[in-house]
Amino acid sequence: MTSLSQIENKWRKRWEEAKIFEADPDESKTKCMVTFPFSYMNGPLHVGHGFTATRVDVYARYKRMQGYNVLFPWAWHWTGETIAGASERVKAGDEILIRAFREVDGVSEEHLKKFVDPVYMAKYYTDDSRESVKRLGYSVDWRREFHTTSLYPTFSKFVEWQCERLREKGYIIKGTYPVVWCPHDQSPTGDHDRQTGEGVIPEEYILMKYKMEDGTILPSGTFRPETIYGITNIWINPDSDYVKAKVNGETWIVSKTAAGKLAEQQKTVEILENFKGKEIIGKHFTSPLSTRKMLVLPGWFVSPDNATGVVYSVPAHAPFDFLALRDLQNNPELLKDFNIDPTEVQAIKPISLISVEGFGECPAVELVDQMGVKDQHDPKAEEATKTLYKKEFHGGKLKQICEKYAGKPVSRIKDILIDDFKEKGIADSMYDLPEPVVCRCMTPCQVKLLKEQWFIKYSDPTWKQKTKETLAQAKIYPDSARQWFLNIIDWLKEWPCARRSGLGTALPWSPGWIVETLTDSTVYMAFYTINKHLKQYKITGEQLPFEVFDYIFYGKGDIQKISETTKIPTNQLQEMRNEFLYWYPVDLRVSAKELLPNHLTFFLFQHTALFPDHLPKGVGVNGMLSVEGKKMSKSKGNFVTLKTALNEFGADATRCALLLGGEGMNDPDWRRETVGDIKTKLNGFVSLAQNILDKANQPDHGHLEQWLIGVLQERTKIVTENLEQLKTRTALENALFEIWNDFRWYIRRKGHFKSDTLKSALETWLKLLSPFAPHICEELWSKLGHTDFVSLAAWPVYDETKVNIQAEETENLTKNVMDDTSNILKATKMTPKKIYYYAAAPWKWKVYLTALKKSADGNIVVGALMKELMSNPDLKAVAGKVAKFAPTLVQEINRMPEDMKQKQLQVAELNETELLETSQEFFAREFNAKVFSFQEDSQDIVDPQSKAKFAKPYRPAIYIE
RNA sequence: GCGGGGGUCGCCGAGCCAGGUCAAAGGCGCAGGCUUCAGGAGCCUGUCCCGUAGGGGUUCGUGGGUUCGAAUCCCACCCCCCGCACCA
Repeated sequence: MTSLSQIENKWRKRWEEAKIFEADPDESKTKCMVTFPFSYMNGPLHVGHGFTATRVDVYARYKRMQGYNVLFPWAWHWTGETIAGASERVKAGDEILIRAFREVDGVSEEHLKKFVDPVYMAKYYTDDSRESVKRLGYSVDWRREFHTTSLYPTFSKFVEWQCERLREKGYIIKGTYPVVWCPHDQSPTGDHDRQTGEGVIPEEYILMKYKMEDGTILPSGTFRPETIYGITNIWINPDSDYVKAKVNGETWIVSKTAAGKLAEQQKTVEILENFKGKEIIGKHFTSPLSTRKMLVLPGWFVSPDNATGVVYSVPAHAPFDFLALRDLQNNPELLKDFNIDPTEVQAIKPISLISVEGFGECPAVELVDQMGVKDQHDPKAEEATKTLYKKEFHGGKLKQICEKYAGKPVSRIKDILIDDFKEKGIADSMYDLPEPVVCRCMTPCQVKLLKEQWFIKYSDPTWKQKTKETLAQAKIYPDSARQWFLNIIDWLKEWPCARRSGLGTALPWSPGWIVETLTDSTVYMAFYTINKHLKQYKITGEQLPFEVFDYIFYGKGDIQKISETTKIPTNQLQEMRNEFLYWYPVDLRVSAKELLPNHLTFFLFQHTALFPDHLPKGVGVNGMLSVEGKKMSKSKGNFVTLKTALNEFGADATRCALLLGGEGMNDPDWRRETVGDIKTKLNGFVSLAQNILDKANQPDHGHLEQWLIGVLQERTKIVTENLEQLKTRTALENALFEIWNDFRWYIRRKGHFKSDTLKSALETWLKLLSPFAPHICEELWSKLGHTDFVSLAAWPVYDETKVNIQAEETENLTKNVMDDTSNILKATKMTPKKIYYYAAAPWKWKVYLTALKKSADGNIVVGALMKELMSNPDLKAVAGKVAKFAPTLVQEINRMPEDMKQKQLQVAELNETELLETSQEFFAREFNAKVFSFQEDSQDIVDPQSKAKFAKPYRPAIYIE
């Protein structure tokens, strides 16, 4: 007996030999290009990759069977710093990492030694993963395979072309950008590289330049620059270290730590003097917007590590400022050390500048009272600050005192105001971290302004708008992800698209920069269309100047000239152009939802910019696969590679288990035990099919055969509709379990396997199941005597004429009668000797159908119904009975769903009597009892307990003894 | 905090948008039975509680509301997952 794994190997080999997944342009067929985002080769593919990729493959196989010319290409991502970093760590002897390679990925010592070379590592995992992809039976055209980075020169050229064209369109710009920076590593510290401070991002403080009498500037950091109109004083922490420094040519006083930060932010900083804060307390200064003299006061709450360590006070609108001021006014002795005249402090009054609904002159004062905040050390002070900030920002309007900004809402005027102030030279800005960040190397991080950084301008409003149009014309599976895309498109800002280190393609115009990983993975699907030729004709990277790509993708340029300069024959150029035009755009791209906010959205943006005539047609998003209920991770020990899964369960079981895990954006879960169960189930399917193959040889075309063929039509419809929506789980559930149940019922009713209708039904079943479990379907298909592949068989088409509602309703009735009978037996705990069934009398059917018809125009009312019934002379003859019977139907029918009514109306009067008679044998077999059936009002009725009168259409009466 | 997706009878999950076919599909697991027995598999029954006649009771994160009627609609709250940027 052949084992499942032998079967899988056999068919994989046959597919490969027959090259059935190699797709070339064919004008007679509609094309369909499906893609899976290439995965990063710093480790083996795992079952999470398998989940998404299997969905792609199922769709590909389904479409192929529908007669589409399907292209499913594959590639590998090597770009970035992670592989290089891992390689470094192997070199450094990182035990944790090495153990993960050894134990989780199953890398042998011999290979592991060579992992000090990042390229070796990438190649190793690529080979390893390719094996898994093939074993899973994915219907990939391998002729188009490649990997990224400069190590694949033709692809590298493509990326250069992509960047160059983006830059021409003005979508790549140079700029400076604040990053969280580790001074030790001399590199940006991303979230995952942090010891503490995850999620912390640099915030921009506006520095308002207040002037002391000697011209020295006190740059005071704030998020609320409009409050400059309400300043009353400045706070300095008397005990902290401050410096006087030349900053960009001006003399500033800032905290000592702030001086260090400013130096990293594109400012020249030269320290002139060190001193404690108390030395400048008591001095006077002026606001650049007025001549009023104000005091520098002691504020112990001021942190020298936050922005400049210089804080200006707006007691009318900032609870902390009000509290600190009140403390000083109430405790004049605090001022003793500073040589300040207490009366001058007493005279300070809050200055109101924002009006906000629900508050009077000084919201901060009122709120502090309302909330009962005691002093500046009260934790409620922080809460009050936040509350007021929100209220004033969203609902506040500037008052008369704010001069030309008066009357404007705070939320709308803020950015304008900042620009104005900066332009006038009275404001500057700096970045700082709202919370401390410490790098993995234990070094505290700070903000650095990176200059000469290259960005993709995803912030561009026109580009955003066009990308939204791209999104609008694309199908999104599930459609609920659409809103998320829209939000991300709005939210996206400039994206740094080049890095200094790692593997990748050099930025063509700026040596020393390498194209970043999320940038070389946005439009590469276009490269699939031509890579077949590049390989076949051994075209090198040198032969691919930008003009070649311009010709292939845009049809631009003179083909003769290009051919001359590149030595690529014109026919080859022409072929590539045709191939691109044939396959593009991408019809479907699927990824897990974690990639939606970056990769998938970039994919839409860049196609919008570079391939506006070939916009993506479909994007699928699915959940994240967890393992045994937890997020998969190497360190948690629940990392399952595809190789492991394949070794244990084989391809078909792995595929089915993954798909049955979930669909939509729900997160499926991989449980070893469940996968095993599914493998068992598939074995069961094979033996059931084998049974049919062995026994189903007699022609038989009765009522039950019509029923089976009919329900298979419905299953076909459901599976097809769901696959169309990429609802792979529901589709598989129907293709496997529901159809199985149909077969079960049929075989049960027949009591044997002999009918050859089973064989033709099995044929349909195999087709519907083959996208999911292609190997076993292929095997059984051949056992049915086919010499072709089920993978290429024509997908079943729903045929309405084969649907037999009469047969369906009959079988439904049979099931109902059975259920009712068992229910009675269960309740009475009796063992039946004789069972009597009584079909409803013809006049009841008339009443029932009349009521049903009437309910088509809305709910029926008893009175109206009766009236109509009595107009029928037949019914009028039994008026008494009708009057009793009809009302019992009203509620039942009113609640019936529309499609059920429709079906029953279509069937009209079901011949229950005949059905019960022909099924007597079946019921007798099922219940192991003698079965009799009668019509309610027949002459020879045997009805010992007078049960017959309870009969209703679709609900025969029952008596059991 | 913001944005997206969720919370259903042991487990996985359908149903919810368009309220009554809903004690709520299907699968798995479990229990009993039948077949078979080389192993596996197949088939049937049961699986919230009660019930000697096809019935009744209590359920769909929590608390309210709308309705003749709510798993489904509205409001509030709680919990889980994903993303929040120089990182693949």
